[in-house]
Amino acid sequence: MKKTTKLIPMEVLNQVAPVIRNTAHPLRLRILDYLQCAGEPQNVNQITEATDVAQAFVSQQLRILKDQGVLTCQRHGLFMMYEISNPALLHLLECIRTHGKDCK
Amino acid sequence: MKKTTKLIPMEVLNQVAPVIRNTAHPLRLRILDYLQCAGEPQNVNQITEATDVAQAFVSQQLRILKDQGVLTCQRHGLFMMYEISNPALLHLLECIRTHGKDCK
DNA sequence: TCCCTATATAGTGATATAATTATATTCAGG
DNA sequence: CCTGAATATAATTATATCACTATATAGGGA
Repeated sequence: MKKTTKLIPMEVLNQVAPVIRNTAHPLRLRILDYLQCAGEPQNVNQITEATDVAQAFVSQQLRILKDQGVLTCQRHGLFMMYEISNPALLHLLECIRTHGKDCK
Repeated sequence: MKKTTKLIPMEVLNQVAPVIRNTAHPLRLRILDYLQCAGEPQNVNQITEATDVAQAFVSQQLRILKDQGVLTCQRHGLFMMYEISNPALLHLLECIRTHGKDCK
C-alpha cells in the first residue's frame, strides 16, 4: 500500500462510529428515510404513522437521533417538528439501497 | 408527503441494519478503510500493523466482518488474505468523510 | 382554570457488545 | 514428525442496548 495514502484518523472514527451505530437501527432508519422523502419537517404523529409502533417508542428513537445530532426539532404550537440536521447520515440509506446489489 | 414516494421496506431495514451496526465500530472501520486504500487483499499481519491493537483482537474483528458478509478471505500458504466483498459498506466511509462538513 | 391533544420520560428485565488475556489451531520447511 | 510463524478461538467481566409499559409534562382552547 502506498505510504502517501491517508487513512481516516482514529480520532475521527472514534467520534463518528457511535453516531452511525446508533442510527443503524431499523426504526431509526425508517424515520430517517421518511424525513428525507417528506422533504420538510414532520411532526411526531406523522412520523409515528410512518412506522407502526407506539408513539412512546418513536419519541425514544427521536431523542436518540437528536442526541446524536442527526435530527433537530422545533416546536410549532402543539406540534414538535423534526427534520434532518446532518445529511451525512443519508449515506446510510444509500448503503442500504445498494446493499446486496453490488458484488454479492 | 407524496403517497407515491416509496420508503425502504422494513424487511430490508431489519436485514441490513445489523450489518451496518456491526461495521460501525472504530477498529472495523479502520480495517475497511485500510483495505479500500490498499486496493488489494491484505494479510492479517498487514492489517494488524494498520491498527495498533493486538493480533487476537484484529482477528476477532475480521471474523465479525466476515460473518456480516463485508469481507471474504482466502488462504495463501501461511497467510490469510482478506478483501472487501461488499462495497456497499464503503458508503460508511463516505458518511464519515462528509460528517461534520455539511450542515453542522 | 380545566381538559384534551401532543409529546416526552422513567423504569424494567432480557439480551448483546466491548476489550482483554490466555490458549489453540494450522501450515510450511527442515 | 517437530518447530516456529501466522492466525483463530475461548473465556471472562463490565457495560450498553432493546423493546415495552406506565406515567408525566406541556400547550391551547373553552
